[in-house]
Amino acid sequence: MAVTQSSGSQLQLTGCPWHDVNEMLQSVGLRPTRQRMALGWLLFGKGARHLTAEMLYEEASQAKVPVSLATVYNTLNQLTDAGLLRQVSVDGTKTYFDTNVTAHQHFYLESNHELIDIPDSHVALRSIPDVPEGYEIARIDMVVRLRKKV
Amino acid sequence: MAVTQSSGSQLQLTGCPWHDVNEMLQSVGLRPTRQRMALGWLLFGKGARHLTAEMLYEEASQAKVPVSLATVYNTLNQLTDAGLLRQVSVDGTKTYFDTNVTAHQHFYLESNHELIDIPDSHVALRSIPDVPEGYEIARIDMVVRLRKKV
DNA sequence: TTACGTGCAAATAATTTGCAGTCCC
DNA sequence: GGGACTGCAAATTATTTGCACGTAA
Repeated sequence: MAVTQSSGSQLQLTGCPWHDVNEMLQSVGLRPTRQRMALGWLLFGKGARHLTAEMLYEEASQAKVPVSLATVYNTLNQLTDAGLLRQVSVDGTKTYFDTNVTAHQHFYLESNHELIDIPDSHVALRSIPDVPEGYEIARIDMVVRLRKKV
Repeated sequence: MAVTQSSGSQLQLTGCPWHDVNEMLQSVGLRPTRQRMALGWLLFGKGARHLTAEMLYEEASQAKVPVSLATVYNTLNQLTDAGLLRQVSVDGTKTYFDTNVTAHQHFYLESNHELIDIPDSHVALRSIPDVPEGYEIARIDMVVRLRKKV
């Protein structure tokens, strides 16, 4: 839903993961519960990431964080609604969540189902398409599908 | 899978729907059964279309064509594998099938979940992104998400 | 005839939801 | 203390599959 820039990304980050995630949650009106803190840590603690709910659940389990898959889904959706995450759908089945909410596009490696950010400058359009009467562009999603060269 | 141009689109079309669909099926090695003929007719009989399995099933039912939803799915997948259809995933849930298999991009009307072709020429990229070593571009999927202007 | 196709119902897969118990403010 | 949050299991939704029967070549 949220297309505007995340308010979360306008917070000052201190570099302290605990503090940052706490702020981030507060800023969008979510209580900093144990599982949300842990998930936030995993999500935002190490740079831009592309994760499915299943992957994050897996990570949390390995990190000994007690959290249910349902809560992972709920949390990801809440963060997405709050504009802290962006959903990327690439092949109909799995839904990826991207911690980078700024305008950017993706490579998709068909061989191993991996998403990679495309360096920014490279993907400007030559011309803006004519938008039908009464509509405006909410967002442009572009996925460059890559396959292994033979 | 199939990224190359459909062999089906290289057939000479006679304008006779029955003949054309028949040819199309034969050309990819599918038996022209009653339900495949009917579905092909619905799909290709009236220009470029964007349909979900459910929508096509609905149309078939209304056209009094006896066909099961499973067969609709199977047929759509077979035609996609054969390169006669292209899959477009736009919001993670529903999968659309596009009868236009040439390179082109889409508008997506968020308000009513409708897909529309973007007129060709408008969406060239200013520069090709640097593709990672060992990979090549299989396809570029672009969806321009539109919302109603306020 | 015989392999391919079809319908149905059951199986999956991904995700959401209802509800009783738990935790933050 | 009370509403927000969590976990679990059951419910949904979209799609696939197994298998007995039907049909095109």
